[in-house]
Amino acid sequence: MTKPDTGTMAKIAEATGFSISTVSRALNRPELVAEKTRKQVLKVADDLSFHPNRAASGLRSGSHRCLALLVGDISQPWYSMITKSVDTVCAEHSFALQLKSFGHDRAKALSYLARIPYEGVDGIIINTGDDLGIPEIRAQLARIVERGIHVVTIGQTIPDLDVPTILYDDYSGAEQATTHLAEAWGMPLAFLGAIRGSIPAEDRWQGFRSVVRSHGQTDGIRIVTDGYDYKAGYSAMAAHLRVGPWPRGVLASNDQLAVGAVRAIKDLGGTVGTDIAVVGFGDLDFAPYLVPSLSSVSGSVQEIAGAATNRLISMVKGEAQGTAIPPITAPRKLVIRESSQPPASASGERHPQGEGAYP
Amino acid sequence: MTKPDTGTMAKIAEATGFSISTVSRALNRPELVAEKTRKQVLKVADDLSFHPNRAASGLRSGSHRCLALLVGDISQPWYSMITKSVDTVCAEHSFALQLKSFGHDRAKALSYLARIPYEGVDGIIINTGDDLGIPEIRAQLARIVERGIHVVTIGQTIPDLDVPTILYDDYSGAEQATTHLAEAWGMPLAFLGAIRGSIPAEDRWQGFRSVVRSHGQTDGIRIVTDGYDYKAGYSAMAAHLRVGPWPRGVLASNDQLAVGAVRAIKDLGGTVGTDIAVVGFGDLDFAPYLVPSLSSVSGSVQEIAGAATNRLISMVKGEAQGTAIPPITAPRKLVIRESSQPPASASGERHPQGEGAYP
DNA sequence: GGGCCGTGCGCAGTTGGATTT
DNA sequence: CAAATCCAACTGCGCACGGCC
Repeated sequence: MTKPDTGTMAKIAEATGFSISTVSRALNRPELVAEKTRKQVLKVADDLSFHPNRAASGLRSGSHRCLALLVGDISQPWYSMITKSVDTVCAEHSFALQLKSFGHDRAKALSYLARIPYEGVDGIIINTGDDLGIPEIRAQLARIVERGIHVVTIGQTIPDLDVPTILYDDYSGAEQATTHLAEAWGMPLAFLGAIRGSIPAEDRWQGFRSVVRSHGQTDGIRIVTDGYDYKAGYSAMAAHLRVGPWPRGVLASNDQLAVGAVRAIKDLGGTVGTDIAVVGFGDLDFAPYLVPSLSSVSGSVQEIAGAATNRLISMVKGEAQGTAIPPITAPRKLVIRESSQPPASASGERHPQGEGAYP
Repeated sequence: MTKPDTGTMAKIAEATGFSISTVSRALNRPELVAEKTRKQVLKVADDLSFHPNRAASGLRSGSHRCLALLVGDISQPWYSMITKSVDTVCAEHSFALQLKSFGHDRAKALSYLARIPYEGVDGIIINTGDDLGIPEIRAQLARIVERGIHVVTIGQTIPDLDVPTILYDDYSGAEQATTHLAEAWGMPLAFLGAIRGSIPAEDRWQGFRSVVRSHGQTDGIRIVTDGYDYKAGYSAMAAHLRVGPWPRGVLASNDQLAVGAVRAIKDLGGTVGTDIAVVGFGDLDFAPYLVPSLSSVSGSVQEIAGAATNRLISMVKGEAQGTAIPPITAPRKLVIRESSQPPASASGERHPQGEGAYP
């Protein structure tokens, strides 16, 4: 119950003696109002610490100055970093931000999407590894776009739906990491990632595989995890090490999996950075501080979150259309740290300390 | 621009032949409408996949079924976990959630709070370590409460403002951890935490100090960090180790600081778990998987986030008042892992593996 | 007769009281 | 009279129109 006298335009009108509509114009379209009245209105508005009621103004104008962000799981570091950047840009443009985290649960995602048209939201940013191409999701998204709500995706395009997208060049990132592992550590190499269904993980796998193939092996080992977190990395890696051939190096499709893998290797008698290498993806804040510090494929979160948010806001404001925009692709760059430091015997043309080491 | 024909009540009215108000009542207050008409309305509503427009319904009724969550920094694991739980509970009650992350920037927090009354939000959950007791914040909060917007805080009470609060028993948690360190590792002990201004950190420091004092030392070492992240923990710990006396054990006021400290100790020639112990606070997901696995003071995030959110929602619905409620306090429990495993020489009554170890 | 301002309606619902059966 | 329904006012704001000097 947002109770009383919330400093409305009516109050300003009463206080100044002007009509409500004049107050409205003074605030929104200053050029239509006499300089003098405008100043007067602005002063009273300030005294009453007036801000327009979003619900009311949105009802009439259609724009609520509010975006929604749909993420796979806000508790995962990657999504929380994206969220921070999105929130920052929103605040700069005085847009509010609604958060919807669906915990990689398709039903929950669908339920969120179904409600979007009635939530008073001008646009939505979608960021998840889960496949958005399945028919139910596509249908909901189409409905949303049709209702005039703008959509931007981060990390994957949506087939048959013309929506701006910001991508990482994960294929190249995986290539860099795999080349590094192949040259410094040799074969065989393993890829640790979630089951099919994660789009970026699939790109990373493809990049990994292409390099492994070019080094003679057919495919490389694919270790399938049941999820994206530390535990999943630990379990899958440990299970593999108990029965399968030990790889010389492991490329994990995110840093949490990498951390779990490092621990599993240690528990089963291996030493990461000495007899086996591990490289993660994402280069989370903790990577330089782990023991051993974690090599990882980095990429600017701010860059892609900022690009997505700015794009969406300009679409909402009508400054840009969403039609036929080629996806923006942000670069990935390998950061080598202790967990994959080339062993003394191998090629030694690299600096011993990769950039991004602790200060 | 939420464009066209968004399945409105008017459409349902037209389709069924009833008036708009009857449709409204059929949806919101079924007991006032004939069973038959209700079913008819519900059916058409379903066919049109109707959901009420939040902005419009909130305008008149005052309740927008939307909460706001204000957190210190969404990119920190603790806050992102809280956010996930809050989001989950909101979804269960079909409340929307607005996120405001102020990056521990007081000005940004104030700006967010100033806008709250106009954002179409029924209530707000505040969770931050930053001090909410300063006059500017208090004034804004008072204004918010006065406007009929409900407030719940997590982690600290607000002086002179009667607002429900959910707390952790951090004092006890720090006592448990410090007792463990004192008994198994001996003196001196150090506390690693941010400068004064963080309320929970202050509680933890007090709990730490009381135990250290009871063990004869005056106060224990306080190592002050410049922030809450890995880097801050690393820098402060390294700086201290270079000049100060080496403690036998370190209690960090969160897990990120602990991770940074562990790395700093290693870089300066120490071995955590052998000649120095480290205990963190929060028991983040990664704690069992680190090398060494990290001892930490745990606490259920779901419990406190759920309690806060449910409480706020019941207040919004008018089912509960916010007056004179004693703070709910959730327990803290120490989980001992490798980073503070008692050295072989010391007391050996504990199981070698603390609970919460990897599976 | 062109800046400046007020009137009235609409947005999509909610709600109290009047009206019907 | 009670149950079921409808009318009209109302929420805060934006915009098209028209009136006034």
